[in-house]
Formats: sequence, structure tokens, C-alpha cells
Amino acid sequence: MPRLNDARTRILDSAQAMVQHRGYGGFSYRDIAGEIGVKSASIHYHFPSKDDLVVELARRYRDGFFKRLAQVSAADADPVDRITAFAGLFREALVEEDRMCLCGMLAADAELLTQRARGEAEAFFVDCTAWLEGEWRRLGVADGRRMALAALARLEGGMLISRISGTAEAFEAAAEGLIEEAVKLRATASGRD
Amino acid sequence: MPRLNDARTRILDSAQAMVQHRGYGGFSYRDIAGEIGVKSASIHYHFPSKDDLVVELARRYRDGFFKRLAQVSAADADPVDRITAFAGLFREALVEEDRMCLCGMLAADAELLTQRARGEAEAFFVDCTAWLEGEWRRLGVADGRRMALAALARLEGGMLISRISGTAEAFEAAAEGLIEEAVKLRATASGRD
DNA sequence: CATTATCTATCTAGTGATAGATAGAATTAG
DNA sequence: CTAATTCTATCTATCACTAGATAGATAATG
Repeated sequence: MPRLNDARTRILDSAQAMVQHRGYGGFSYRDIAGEIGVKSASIHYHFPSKDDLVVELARRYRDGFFKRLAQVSAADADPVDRITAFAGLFREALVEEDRMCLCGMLAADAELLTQRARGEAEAFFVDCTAWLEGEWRRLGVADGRRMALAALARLEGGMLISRISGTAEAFEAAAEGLIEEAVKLRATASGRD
Repeated sequence: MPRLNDARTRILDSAQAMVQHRGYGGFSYRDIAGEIGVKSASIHYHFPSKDDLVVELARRYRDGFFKRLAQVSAADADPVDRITAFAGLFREALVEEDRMCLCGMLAADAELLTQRARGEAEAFFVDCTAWLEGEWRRLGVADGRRMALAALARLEGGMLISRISGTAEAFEAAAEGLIEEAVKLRATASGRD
């Protein structure tokens, strides 16, 4: 039973939760070590620098997010359903785990990151924008990119405000508005067809 | 020429910029001290704890924001213009100073703050929500609160994404979408009258 | 044995915070 | 009006603690 990457995974899981809760500067190697029951030096073995850790964290988060997105949206052909599924992934983190989006948090801490880490976090938004743009296009929107960016902004901002308010109300308001907009466009588009 | 609160103000100005750029955990008393040319102990004289400093920072930001808001929206009776002015204050911070909203930043760092500081930051969102709710109501929206929260979410999220992207595109997309929505409602409302 | 992983122990640098001294301004007492 | 006193704002020096990081010994894996 080779648990080769067991420690590595547990480090990443712990670090991810900490970034999502407290941000890049809000946790230390010692915090992770204490939580998973190793010494901080052992974490340096797997991730020599905090930068390495965060780069890997962002990469893994992005991969995981789009794998999950493919799963939860695979059954849906309707862009409205697919956008709803997209928003659902954000809701999951916020409501079920009371966590901010990892890359949203890294975006807030952008000026603390190396160019490398910042690039990885940014890639998440780039990929999300591309995905959303496709869906808005299918709903007949001319400037799909603008809608995509606005949609992302809503969800990230909704999470941000929800976390300090202690209720998901802001997120739900943002998500509902988003989906209603998509529904309206679908009605218009099908009316045109 | 009594410059009684001169040092105090310079501390607050410096600290505010640092929070907006790097977050609560991303600056130290020594950073501020170095920037304004005093010793860190002198800052402790004015703000015994970092918590005291941030509480005052959030309070001052909120006061300043709503004073500015009153100024830039006083001339406008039209809710669309007033909402545009509201968004303009956020744009100012982002585009002209490349800064995140102070309270948006504090929202991200919420779990690092004392209840006291968190409360001050939260109050900003509460007040913004109340203000926006009034404007959406005047545009004939039934659930003005939901629209207000969604609008705030857009702007904060737009800033967040813009700052890591290095361009204000996401913010502008979010703000334009917001204003277009208001314009549509105004057309509907006046049509109904 | 060699590789992989973890440990102990330590380093340098920096954190928020405090104590105590001091210069100068403002206030009070005689 | 002076002299004694207090207040304001800053300084120097230091506290205990935590940060990320490293070297080298040790244990486990295969």
C-alpha cells in the first residue's frame, strides 16, 4: 500500500483550507504541520518554499475545479443549466465549507505573491472567463466576454461579502441575478430562432 | 498652525494604502514607520494595537466614502446617475490608485480580524446595501435589497479580479452590466408611470 | 544498499508590543 | 512673571514570539 503522495496531499489539503480561510499571509508552515501532525521541516521537503506550495495549490485547484465542472455540467446541454452548475461550484465552497474561492483569496493577496504564483491564480480566472464566454455566446450574447467577466465578478464578490456578513445572502443574490439574466436571454434567443 | 493630528493622519493614510494593496497581514508597524519617517513605537502611541488601527481605518473609510458619495450624487436625482456615481467611487480607487476597496480587502481577511474590526468593515457593506436598496426601490424594483447586494458583489468582485489581471476590464464589465440593468429598469418604470 | 521521507535543531529576520527616557509645549501654582 | 509641573509625542532598546528556511541525523521503504 504505497501512500507515496499521502503526506503531500494532506499538506495541500490543509494549506488550501488555510488560504481559503485566512489568505496567503494568514498561515504558516507550522500551522499546517500542527494540523496534519508533522514537523514544518517536512513540509519544506515537499514544498521548498511557500511560493512552491502556493503555485501547486493554485494549479491543483484549477485542475480540480474544471474536472468537477465537467462532471456537473456534462449532463446539461442548456447553457442556463451549465451556468447554474458553474455557480453551484462556488456555492459549494461557500455554503458547505464556509470558504472563499482559493483564487479569489489569492487575487486579494496578489501583491504578496511572486509573479509565478500570481500567474497561476490568474490562469484560473482566464479559464473561467473562457468557459463562461462560450455559454453566453450560445445564449446569443454578442459580447460574451464582457458577460463572462461580469458573471465571475458577481460570484467572487458575492463570496467576499457573504463571508464577512456571516450569511450567504449576498452570494445568493448575485447568483440568482446571474441565472435570471441567462434565463431571459434564453427566452429571447429561442424566440428569435 | 497646529498640526495636532498630522502624524495620526499620516499613519492612517499610509496604513490605508497598505491594507488596500497588501491586506491586513501584509504590512507591519515598521512598514508604516519607515514610510512616514517615524519609529514603530510612535505608531503604538497613537494606535496601541493593530486592531485599534484597523478599526479606526475602517471607520474613517466608511465616513469618507459616504461623504464623497453625498458630494458626487447630490446633483443627481435620477437613480441611474446616482448608481453610476456610486460605481465611480470604486472605479476611482481601482483605476486611479490601483487599490482594492479597503473593506473588500478586510472582508477577505475577515478571519484575521477581531470581532470589533470585522464589525466596522461589515458596517460599510451594510450601509452601502441600504443606500443602493433605496435607489433600486426608486427604479421600481420589488426586491431592492437583493439587487443592492448583487450590485455590491459585482463591484467588489470586479475590483478583485481586475487587480490580479492587471487591467480594469473585469471591473468595467461588471459596472457596465450594472448600469445597463438600471437603465432598463428606468425605461420600464417610466413606461409604467 | 539506496532512495524517500521525516526528524531534531538551529538560523536569520521580522512581528506586535512594552518600558522607560527625553525634548518641548502647555498648564498650573505661588 | 516665573517656577514647578504635567502633557504630548517621540525616541531607544528590548521583549517574547513567530516567520520561512536550512543542515544534517535518522528512520522507513523497497
